Amino acid sequence: MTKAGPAKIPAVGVKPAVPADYPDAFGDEQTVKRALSALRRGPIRFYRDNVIACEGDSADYLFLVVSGVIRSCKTFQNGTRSIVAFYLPGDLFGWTDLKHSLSAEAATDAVVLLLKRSALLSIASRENRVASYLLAATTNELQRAQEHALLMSRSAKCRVATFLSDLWRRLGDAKYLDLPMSHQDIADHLGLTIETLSRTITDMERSGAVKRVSCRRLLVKNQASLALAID
Amino acid sequence: MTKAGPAKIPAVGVKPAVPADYPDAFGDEQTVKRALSALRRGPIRFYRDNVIACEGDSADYLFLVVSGVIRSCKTFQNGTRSIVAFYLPGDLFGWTDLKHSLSAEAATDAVVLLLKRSALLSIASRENRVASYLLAATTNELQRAQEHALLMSRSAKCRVATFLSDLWRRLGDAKYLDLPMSHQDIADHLGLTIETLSRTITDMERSGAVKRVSCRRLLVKNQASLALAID
DNA sequence: CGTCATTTTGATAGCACTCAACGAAGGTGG
DNA sequence: CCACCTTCGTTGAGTGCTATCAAAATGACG
Repeated sequence: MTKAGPAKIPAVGVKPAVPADYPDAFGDEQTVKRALSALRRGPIRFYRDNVIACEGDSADYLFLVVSGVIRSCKTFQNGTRSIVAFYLPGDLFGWTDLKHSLSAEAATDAVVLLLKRSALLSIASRENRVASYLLAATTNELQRAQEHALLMSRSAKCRVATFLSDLWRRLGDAKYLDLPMSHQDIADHLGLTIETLSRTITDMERSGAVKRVSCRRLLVKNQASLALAID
Repeated sequence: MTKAGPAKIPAVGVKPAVPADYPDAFGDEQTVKRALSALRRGPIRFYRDNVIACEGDSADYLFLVVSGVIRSCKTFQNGTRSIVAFYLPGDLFGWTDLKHSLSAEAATDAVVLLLKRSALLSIASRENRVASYLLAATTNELQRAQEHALLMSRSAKCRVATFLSDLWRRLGDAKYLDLPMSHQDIADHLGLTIETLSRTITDMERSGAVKRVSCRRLLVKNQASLALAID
């Protein structure tokens, strides 16, 4: 169904999933890298829309995104889908008790490293740095989840502006903001319809905050007016 | 301003903040208890609406709720307030990097134990059980936050039904569901107005799912129809 | 019993959803 | 290379859910 891109596997680069200024995860990240590489499985390539982990699966592995974008989502009985988070290269995710409460799917063609949970926890029990790193990573994701929950009770304009702004930063403040995922995915992440998302972007374009270069590429013309829509 | 209840301090009971079936936090909880009691400060009594920690404060302490209900919230520039979570007795909260990103306030008169973060992490680095417990606690809270984010993109009816159902369970499935916090707090937690909250409960009463015994006390008449509103 | 905070109910408005159609982009096959 | 098709995104018209504004009812407390 989905067409594949070139199938070359990029080198595994472990970007820290926590802010560099975090005190405990700090110091010898090499230790963590070595520990991780001892128990990794993969890298595994997934094509767009492939399911990486299914809601209800036992959570034997954690996932480290190497390239592409992964969405963590849930589909309800009535067919509605919500995307809780997008994970970008360097992000570690899959924290849960026993079973995954959410599905993980490739939002773009992607490469993912699987890390055996039990082995990781076992290493963590011997290596303080690993334990600190894991705690910092979960804390970091907790904070993201809380901020996202906060976002969901705000206006469509604020949600879109915040999302675009965050994504732009996460992608490294490039000249253009290239959206790696579909509008449908973004809408499902923000609890909006694609129509509302599209209209909101149109409004932002009219107000001069951004400009559509193409469908998936935005030019952030005025970061201030983007930020203005936030809060 | 707020009237105080009787000022007796209950005995410190550490109820596990994670499901009992979690494999790693398991085993010797006594170890954790002893470790915690070695670095605790308090218990401290707060009256309703007292601020326990302020957004932006350095996160030197974690908090363990002994009694009462704590709300973790953020107030926006326009005066809107959102409550990310309520913490009940036994809950451990305050996970964040460096600074609190949310305020913690007493939603009712409450007693809280303060645990020095650095000391706790230091103990965790020597005691695997403590480290596992902390990781399990954050993972557990992460899952709650994600579920709450999911909830926020659903209808008012679903949000209220889910909240009442969850709270009922968390409070121990008593005969009556006594709401410990104000409707305003609940509304701010669910991203609704108090009017919509009230109307939604009225609808649920009309459909026979619950009955108002008094303002703050509900009788869950039909758990099935409550659950029906969910999803 | 009066005052104040809180909750409930009513009327109206607005934002986001739904349904529908059009337009753009990319892939496929003739 | 072009016609066709399919998917995705954009725009428009109308509806519905939830917010807002206003006021009455309930309850707590002195």
